[in-house]
Amino acid sequence: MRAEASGLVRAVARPQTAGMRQGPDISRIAALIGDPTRANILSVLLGGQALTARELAEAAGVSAATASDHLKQLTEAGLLWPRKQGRHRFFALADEQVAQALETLAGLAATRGHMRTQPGPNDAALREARVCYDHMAGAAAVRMFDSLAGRGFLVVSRESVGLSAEGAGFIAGLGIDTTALTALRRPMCRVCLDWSERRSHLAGALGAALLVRFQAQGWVRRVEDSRHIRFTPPGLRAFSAAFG
Amino acid sequence: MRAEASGLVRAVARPQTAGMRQGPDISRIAALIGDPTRANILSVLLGGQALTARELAEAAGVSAATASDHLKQLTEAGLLWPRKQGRHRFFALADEQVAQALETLAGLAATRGHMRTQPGPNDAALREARVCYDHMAGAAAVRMFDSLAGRGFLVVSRESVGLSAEGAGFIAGLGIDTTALTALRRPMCRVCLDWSERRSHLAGALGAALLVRFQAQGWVRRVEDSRHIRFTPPGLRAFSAAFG
DNA sequence: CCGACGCTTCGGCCCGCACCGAAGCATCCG
DNA sequence: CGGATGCTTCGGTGCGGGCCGAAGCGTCGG
Repeated sequence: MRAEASGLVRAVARPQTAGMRQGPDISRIAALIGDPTRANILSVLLGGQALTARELAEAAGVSAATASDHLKQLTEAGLLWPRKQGRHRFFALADEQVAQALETLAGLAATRGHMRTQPGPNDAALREARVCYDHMAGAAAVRMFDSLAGRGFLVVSRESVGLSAEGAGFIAGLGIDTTALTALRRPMCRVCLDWSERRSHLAGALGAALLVRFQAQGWVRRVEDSRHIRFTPPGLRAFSAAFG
Repeated sequence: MRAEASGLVRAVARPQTAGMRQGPDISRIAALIGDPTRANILSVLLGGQALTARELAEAAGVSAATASDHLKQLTEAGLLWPRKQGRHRFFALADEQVAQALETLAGLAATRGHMRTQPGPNDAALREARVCYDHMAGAAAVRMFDSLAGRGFLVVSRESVGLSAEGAGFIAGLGIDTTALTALRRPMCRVCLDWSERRSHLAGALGAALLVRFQAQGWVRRVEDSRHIRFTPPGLRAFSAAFG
């Protein structure tokens, strides 16, 4: 092969990848989540509760000083929302987007086989029903989503979800004030990717309202210090009847 | 009493928080993405192209040794999909889920502050059509591959590609004896990664037979002392009709 | 067969940062 | 008002890991 042709091939083969100093910086956020202690803190907060610095320190297994340092970093990065109350300081995830990113990473880790522990009975319970920030996740949540979508109550497009008129009526029948939900600043319906089921479940204001309603009616109960959601026997029957 | 670095030991020491230590390990994946060099590599690969280790090293601004180390880690974690071809080794994102996670993180980072972007490709003469070993490469070859795959003539899995029954009929209609190809020792269909397009095109016995057929029918002509392939005007029309 | 090229491995350097104890603020309580 | 409690800040320490040059394979080209 001649020199010219060879050189031309090389020129083609070399992509111009220099000068990439713009765009979202994923490494800063990912590095924050990448520390095991901070990841534990975020995982605990994924349960949706606001916890104090000391509680998070104990949950993560580090000293108060170390936890405080981590919480400062996470807060300054905009991942946490601190609320000072008396001499306590409560921390929660900043918003739903943070929770969604964490769930997405969890899904990615799950399919690559990066698990913290061997799958056991507790893990199976987590897969069935758990809290994802402020709404329900797991197999039951996916069943609910599919049921709502299958009956036309949810209008699912590629990336967005909306509540149909019939859906609004159905939700109202469950005892949820849908007009009040529209008054909130957050979107009514959002999809969240379930890490265990690898399918969509319902998030947003409606997803949160449903979980609150389920708890208020005694359909479900949250397990202490865990993301587990346990169905009561009558609650499971009612849930299955509503979303079977 | 200094706490052990292992999260597992800590979980044992504080059983009250054991419930949190289940599910996927977010921190492993996030820590991988959290390194700026690795994040740059992943961001470049988010463009969809498969790039060599050297190209990724240049893009990330590190030595080949450093890039190789990072690529090894990302590959072992299941985030990248390496393809050995000749003395090159091409890396691409493992699957769509990885891309989705990166996009989610990018979105999170964007709403929190920091920005960055990635560059566009480069244009050259040989991009349209050229010889790759014994088959055709370039944009035209990629169009042909996509056309065959889109009509179900080629059954494409991740690492292998096969000719469907309908595909065999279509190929026979082009004047190629498919039964003779199966008698050859070399595999009928193989995927080859396109230099310029960074996407798959058809190699193997069928890829070679197609190029021979195109030349025999006067659709294309090879340029002397070059890898360039020039379409004749009627040849281009016929090719577009067959694989448009 | 030899040289060029692409990539990986190896050894060593060194910076970053997670971690802690103790001290420093803030807040609530008796 | 002390004294207890919750949280943060401050030095200091140690480890992990990112980085490179050089050497070690494998592949391609002549």
